[in-house]
Amino acid sequence: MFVLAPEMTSTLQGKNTAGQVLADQDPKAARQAVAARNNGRLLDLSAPVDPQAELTPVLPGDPEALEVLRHSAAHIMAEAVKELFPGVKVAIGPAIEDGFYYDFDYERPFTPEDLPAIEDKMREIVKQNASFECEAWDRGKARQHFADQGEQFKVELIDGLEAEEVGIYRQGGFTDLCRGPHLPSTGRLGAFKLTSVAGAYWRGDEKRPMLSRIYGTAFFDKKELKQHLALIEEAKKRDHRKLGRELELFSFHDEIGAGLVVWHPRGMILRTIIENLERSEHLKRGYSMVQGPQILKRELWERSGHFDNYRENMYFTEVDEVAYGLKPMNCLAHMLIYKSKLRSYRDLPLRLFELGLVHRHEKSGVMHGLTRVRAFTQDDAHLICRPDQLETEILGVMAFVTDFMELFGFEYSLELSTRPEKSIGSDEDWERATAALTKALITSGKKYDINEGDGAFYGPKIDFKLTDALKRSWQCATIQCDFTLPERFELSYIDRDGEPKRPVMLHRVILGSIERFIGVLVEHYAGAFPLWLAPEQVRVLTVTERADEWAQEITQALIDADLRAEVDLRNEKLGAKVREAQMMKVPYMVILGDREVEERQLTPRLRNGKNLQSQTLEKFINLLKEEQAEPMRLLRQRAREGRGTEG
RNA sequence: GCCGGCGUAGCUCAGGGGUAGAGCAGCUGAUUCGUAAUCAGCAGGCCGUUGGUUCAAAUCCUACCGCCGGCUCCA
Repeated sequence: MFVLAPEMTSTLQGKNTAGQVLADQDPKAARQAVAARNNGRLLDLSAPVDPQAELTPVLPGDPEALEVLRHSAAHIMAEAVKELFPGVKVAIGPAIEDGFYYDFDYERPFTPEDLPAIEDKMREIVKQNASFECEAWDRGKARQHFADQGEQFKVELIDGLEAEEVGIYRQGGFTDLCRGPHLPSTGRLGAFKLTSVAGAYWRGDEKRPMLSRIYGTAFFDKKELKQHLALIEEAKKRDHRKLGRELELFSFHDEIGAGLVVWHPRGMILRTIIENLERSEHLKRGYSMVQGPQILKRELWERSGHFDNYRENMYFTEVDEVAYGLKPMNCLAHMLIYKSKLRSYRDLPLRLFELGLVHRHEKSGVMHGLTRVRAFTQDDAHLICRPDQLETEILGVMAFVTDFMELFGFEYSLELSTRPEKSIGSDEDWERATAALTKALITSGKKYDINEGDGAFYGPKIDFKLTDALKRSWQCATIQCDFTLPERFELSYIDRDGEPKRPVMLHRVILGSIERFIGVLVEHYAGAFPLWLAPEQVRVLTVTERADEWAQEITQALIDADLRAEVDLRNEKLGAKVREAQMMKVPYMVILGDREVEERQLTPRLRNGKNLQSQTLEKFINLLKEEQAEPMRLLRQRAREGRGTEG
C-alpha cells in the first residue's frame, strides 16, 4: 500500500505532490501508480506538480512504468552491493531493453557466485520498504558529497552536467545522483532476478577502466518474470548455433580457426537457393554479375584509402616479394572494370553485382556463430551513375531491399549514418552525399533515425535494421554514397556535351552477409523453413519393406520434378522415422504402407502433425510445386509494381 | 583486444589428485511394425593444446587455442 512518507513532504516547496493530486482524482489509480505524467514529464509521486497541466498516473501496465521499476531495481542492487562489498565504487545503472544493470568498480570483478548473496540482500532492502526520496542539490554540494565518499565516477558525471542543481535520490542508506523518477518505495519492486555479470568499459570507452557490470531484470509480478525467463529459453532453443548443428547446416572447428564457417550439404543447398535467387533478381533489375580476385596488390589498397583507414581489419601476404592484401571489400575490382573502357553518359548507371567473399580481421572476442565471422559473402554491388541519377538509384535499392524483406517476412527500420572521425574525402563531397541520401529517404516517405558519426570511412550510409520473429534487430542492407573512390580512381564518363565528367558511386548490399542472413533466418523460422527454403522438402517413409519399391519410385519422381526429397527405408518403426523427420523439421513427410502401395497413392503428413488425404503422386507434386512457387510469384508481382511507380 | 565463465565419446552431460562413466547417436543381430524413440549385444576418449607442481594430474597452477555472456567494434 502506498502512503506518502511524512519526511518526504518536508523536501517539497509547499505544493501539492503528484501522489496527493492523484489521490484526489482517483484514489484507486493513485494507490497503483508508480509515478506520474505531468506536462510531458515523468515525475515521482512525491514531486510537486504543475497545476495548470494535466496529471495522469503511470500504472504498472505502461511501458514507462517498467522503466521506473527497473531503474529503481538498479538503485536497490547498488545499495545491496555497497553493503556487501565495502569500498566498491558505483558508476552508472540504467534501465535497459529487458532489464537493468549497474556498473561497479571493485578490487576484483564480480562473478556469478556473487549474485545469490546480492539478490538476498536486495530482498532485505525490498522488505524494509524504504521510500525513494528526491532532493535537488546544488552541484557544488553534490560534487563535494560524492568526492568525500571517493565516488570519482559520480564526480565525473556531475562535472559533465550543465545544470546548477542536480537530482539526488536516497533510499535507506544509499544516495545516488539520478534524474529519476523512481518507485515510491523499495517495497514496490515485485519480481526481479540478477542474470549475469560482465566487464564493461567506463563510458563505453576502450581506453578507460574496465568496470564490473551486473545485469538483472525486474517485473511487477512473478508471473511476468517467469514469462520473460521462458522467452529467453525459447530464444536459446532457436539459437542458430544450436540449430545449425542439429539441422546439419554448418559447423566451426578449432582446427580451422575462429570465425570461419564450414558449410555442410544441407546448409550449402540453403545458401545456393538464396544465392541463385539473388542472381536472378539482380539480373532482372538491371545489374551485371562480375567477380574479382581474393588478393589484390597492397598498392591498390593504398590508393583506395583502405590501407590507411581499414588496415587493422585486413590480412596481408606477400607474393614474389610484392605485398598483397586479402580483400575486405569488393569495390576495387569493380572500379577497374568500370575503367576498362571509355564510358558514355548513356552507359550509366552501371550496376555491378558480385557475391563476393571477403575476409575481415575481427577482434578475437567478437565472433558469434554466423552473425559475426571473419570470412563472409556479401551480396555486394556498386552502382556507378551520373549525379542526376543518384536519387533514383538509391530509391531503386530501397525498393529492392523492401521486396526481399517482405519475401522473408521481416520488418525493418532505417538509419542514416553520417561522417565518422576517421574518414577520407572533402567536406563538400560528404555534404553532397549526405544530402542525396537524405533526399531519397524523404522521397521514400519512410521514417528514419540519424546515427551521427557512424558512416563508412568513404561515405555516409543508410542502414536497414531488420527485426526478427523474436523482436531482435540485425544489420543487413546498407546503401553507402561515395564521391571519393571515383575521384581516387579517376573514373569518368563522356557527357552529352562531349566533356569528361566524374561519376558518383553507391556501394550497397541487400541481405548484407549471406552468412549472417542465414543465421538470422534460422532463428526467425526456428529452423522450420518454408517449403521453398527447406534443405529437405519431403521425406518418404515406409511402414514395412513391402513399400520400398513404391517409395523409391516416388522419391525419384520428386527429385525429377526438382524437389528435394529423401527416402527412409530403414528397418525402423514408423514412429521412429516420423520423429526423426520431425526433428529435422522437414515440411512434408510421405507415409507409405500396404494400403498406399495397393492403391498407388501416398499419404502426406505435414510438419504440424496433420495428415492430408491420401492422393496420387501427380497431385502431390502439383501441390508442392504451387506452394514452392508462391513466394516467388509475390516477389515478382511486387517488383513489377515497384518499377511502375518509379517510372 | 578487454572483463568474467567454460573446454571429458559424434551430441547432451556426470566425475574434481590414485589411472574414465551415463543417455542418445554409431555398428552388428533379431524384429516387418501405421504417424515424435522396438529389443539385445558391441564398439567408441592423448579428458582442447602446451609447459609446470606432485610419488601420482582429466582433476591444482602458467601460457596458448577455442567456445559462451558482456564491453568495444561491425556485414
